[in-house]
Amino acid sequence: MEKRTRNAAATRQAILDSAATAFTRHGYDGVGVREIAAEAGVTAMLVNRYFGSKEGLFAEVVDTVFAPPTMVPNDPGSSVELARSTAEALVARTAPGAEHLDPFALLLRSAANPRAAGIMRAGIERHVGARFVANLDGPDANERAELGLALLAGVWLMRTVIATPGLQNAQQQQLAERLSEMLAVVVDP
Amino acid sequence: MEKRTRNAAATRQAILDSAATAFTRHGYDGVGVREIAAEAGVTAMLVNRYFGSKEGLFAEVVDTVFAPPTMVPNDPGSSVELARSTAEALVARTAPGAEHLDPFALLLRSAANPRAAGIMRAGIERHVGARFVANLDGPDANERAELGLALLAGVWLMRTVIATPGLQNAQQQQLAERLSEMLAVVVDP
DNA sequence: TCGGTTTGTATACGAGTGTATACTTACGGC
DNA sequence: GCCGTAAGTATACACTCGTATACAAACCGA
Repeated sequence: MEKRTRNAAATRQAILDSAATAFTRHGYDGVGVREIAAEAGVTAMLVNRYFGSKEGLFAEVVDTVFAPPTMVPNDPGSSVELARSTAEALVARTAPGAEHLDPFALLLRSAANPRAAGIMRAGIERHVGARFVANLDGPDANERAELGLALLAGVWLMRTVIATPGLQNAQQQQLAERLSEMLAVVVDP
Repeated sequence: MEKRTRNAAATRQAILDSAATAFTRHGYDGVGVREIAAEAGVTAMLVNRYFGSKEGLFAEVVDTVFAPPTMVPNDPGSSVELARSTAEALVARTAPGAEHLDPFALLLRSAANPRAAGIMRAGIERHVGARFVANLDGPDANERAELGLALLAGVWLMRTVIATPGLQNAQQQQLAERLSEMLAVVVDP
């Protein structure tokens, strides 16, 4: 229990950080505001003061989690390279022992709650869709981008949340290779 | 409120049916035992009498939902045909207005709860994995099967739960075609 | 130094959770 | 017809949840 100096901006950020990790790890319904607040070193009611409600806090978390370029490499180069590097990044980040602080985790673990799902749909549309599409040429870029995203989300689900043995024990390099082959179908038209 | 005749087997089944739809629609944490029991026309405590606990009930639901051959066609014929028919079936069943009573729904909407996820992992291993693998030739059948399953699950997530606009508005036939192309990578080695 | 505004806390409320205990009621074999 | 057993209900307990209300204290300009 540090002697917290009064600082609205810092406190707000602390709550936001705590919420991001908590929501990502346990899903929208999996954490309470008391838990989030305690991790930030404050009381539950400050959450409501700064974010209006739990839903308001979640919306802001979605914005911050989906905004950064975590899922799409910054300079993909060729489209084949885009598929390859994306596949490798995903495989590496979903390795058995790794800590998963991903947009995917937030997506999958909060999808059960309809209101949370709605908030996330808006966030995905705003951030990820546009970013991914920007790297694709050819017709139906939007549809193809989301198809690729769907593949990544599904693999994420199987490897980390469900921890299905086949994908869990697969050779990483071989898995990445096959994954990039599948991605190539939509990335390289 | 029908005058329910005393019948243990029928009541048990009614609870199981009610639970299957409820868990599928709202996820493990999204429904209470009172709700499930009411839909079956009984009291919450009968759930515990027949299934021990909410978790026990969920485990049995997982078994019944994942067991039938809903995701893999019965007689796939050639492997190309397997990819094509699987893709078309998924696309059709995830069409915007359709009612989604799928293993995928159960999977995704209950994945947030770690205990529920554990129960489902066991169910998937027992039922789906084996079934899907049986239709695949070549090396790494297990890994490839789960990779295909991951793609299906991801598309399911994007099209139904999140209702992402790109996949929501896509031409069904074109979408199925692209999906089966991606599936072919793992189905046809 | 004073006083108002901002930052934070304490307490409590009402609703909802899973389930344990104790009770009532209907059925089927004698 | 009787009665033990099985089927189902009622009540209550011990939580947890999100949040509204009321209060205390630190900061800062005057």
